[in-house]
Amino acid sequence: MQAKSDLLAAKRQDTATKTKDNKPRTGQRRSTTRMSAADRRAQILGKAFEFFSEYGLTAQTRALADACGVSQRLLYSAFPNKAALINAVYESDIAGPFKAIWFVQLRDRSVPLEQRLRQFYGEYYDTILTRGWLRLFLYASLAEVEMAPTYIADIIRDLLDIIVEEAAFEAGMTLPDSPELRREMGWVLHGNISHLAIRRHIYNDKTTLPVQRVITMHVAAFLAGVPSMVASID
Amino acid sequence: MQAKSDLLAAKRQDTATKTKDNKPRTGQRRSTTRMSAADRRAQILGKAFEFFSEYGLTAQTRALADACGVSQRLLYSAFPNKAALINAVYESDIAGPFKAIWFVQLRDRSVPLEQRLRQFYGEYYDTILTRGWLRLFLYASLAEVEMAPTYIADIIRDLLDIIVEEAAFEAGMTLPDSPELRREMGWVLHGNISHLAIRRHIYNDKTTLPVQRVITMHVAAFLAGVPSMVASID
DNA sequence: ATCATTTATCGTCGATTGACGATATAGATT
DNA sequence: AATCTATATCGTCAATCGACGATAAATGAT
Repeated sequence: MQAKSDLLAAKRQDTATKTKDNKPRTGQRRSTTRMSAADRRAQILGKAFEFFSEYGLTAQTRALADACGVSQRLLYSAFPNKAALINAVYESDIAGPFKAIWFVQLRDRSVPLEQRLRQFYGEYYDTILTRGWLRLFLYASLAEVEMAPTYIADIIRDLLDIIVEEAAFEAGMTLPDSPELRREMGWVLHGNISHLAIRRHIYNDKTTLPVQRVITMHVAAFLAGVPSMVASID
Repeated sequence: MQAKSDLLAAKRQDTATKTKDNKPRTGQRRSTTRMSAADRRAQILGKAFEFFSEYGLTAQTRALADACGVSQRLLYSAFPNKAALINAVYESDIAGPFKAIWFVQLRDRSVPLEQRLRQFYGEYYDTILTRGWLRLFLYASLAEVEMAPTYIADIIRDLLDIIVEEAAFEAGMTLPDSPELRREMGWVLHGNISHLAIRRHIYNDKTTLPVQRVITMHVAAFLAGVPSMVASID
């Protein structure tokens, strides 16, 4: 029951800004590659995602700068402040990677639904529900940075609606009128896959079962459960 | 996409340790109630749970001391350091509240399984999966304080085994030999209830559906899905 | 080559951090 | 009421924080 280094961290490794006898040295500068403003911004953004997802949104800008191999001051040439940097990370790395084509594929009734769902969640798990994505998402949610409500409202809402509609069609069932209730049914599958990812990546579950096999089981359980769900509602 | 105050926080409200002209005042002490060492320790422990679950494990000891109404120095009379305090919180507030009687009730075959599961998860959701519990659990997991693996290995493991065994008995099915596979089946229900709590408490989902109703749906879906899960495994 | 412009670092500021030595005082015991 | 001791607070330290003004140097245009 102890953190790996201290308690969280992301402390600097004390790079050579000081000499051995701990006196600041004068005049001597680190040699650096010069990049265009846009390139540097992109590089920092990429590192920032890895960095904040690993150490949390409270991690220090100095340590991020070290990870980028640039001075801390330079971060403030690319972004006005720390909060703006974090917002940029959300846009590009949280909401960004979701593929619109998934919506189309999920609705393609020429393919059996079970296969569509297995395919989708296999890709979703590998592409979106990565360790880094989840960590950043959770750090932000805990900090009450409104990442999760936005993501859910913008993207997951539509996803749930599609899944439930397809499942009801396949089962030949009539869905409840309430959109909330319908989406809650969709969460039976989506929530389980999400929680699987949380277990593996965040809780550090050591289960060796291949993910695709587990996903297959979840999809089967969901599809078999749809009629009972509808019945349990009344 | 912005935190409520700053980025996380738990900053001090600047209590009156300094006079208006910002000079430290001398000789004057805050009036306090004196408590026995054990009582004070217990009081700090209680506040520390609320406090760290709200602001994270990186929140400051000064702010915690303010919340307790004592000086920051006093925390270090009750606990040797911050990490020891956090460990004490885990023991008393994360692992502590799980009730051993739940295991007994879950195995009571004189009650229909569906009812046992609804009953158990209703109580589990209200007692364990609270906002505070979840927040602390997640903060700790993200900080790689080994809270989740310990909790899962010590408690949830047994819970999953019981649930799956009871479900298989009710369905008259033979379970797979692999313990990992059996537990993964149990996660289909347990993970969904856990994720429901994460959605409501952490992601701040505004769905108004009563929790007990949703739990009922999850239990129904799980029980209906058991045969398909077993079938999907081969 | 000279110079202008952009890209970079240095060095520092004021506010916080966890930790703890020095010291005051409430409350029990006598 | 004098004394003692456990229970408090004060005040400070060294290390970090986010932020930014001052300044150096790499690059491209002429």
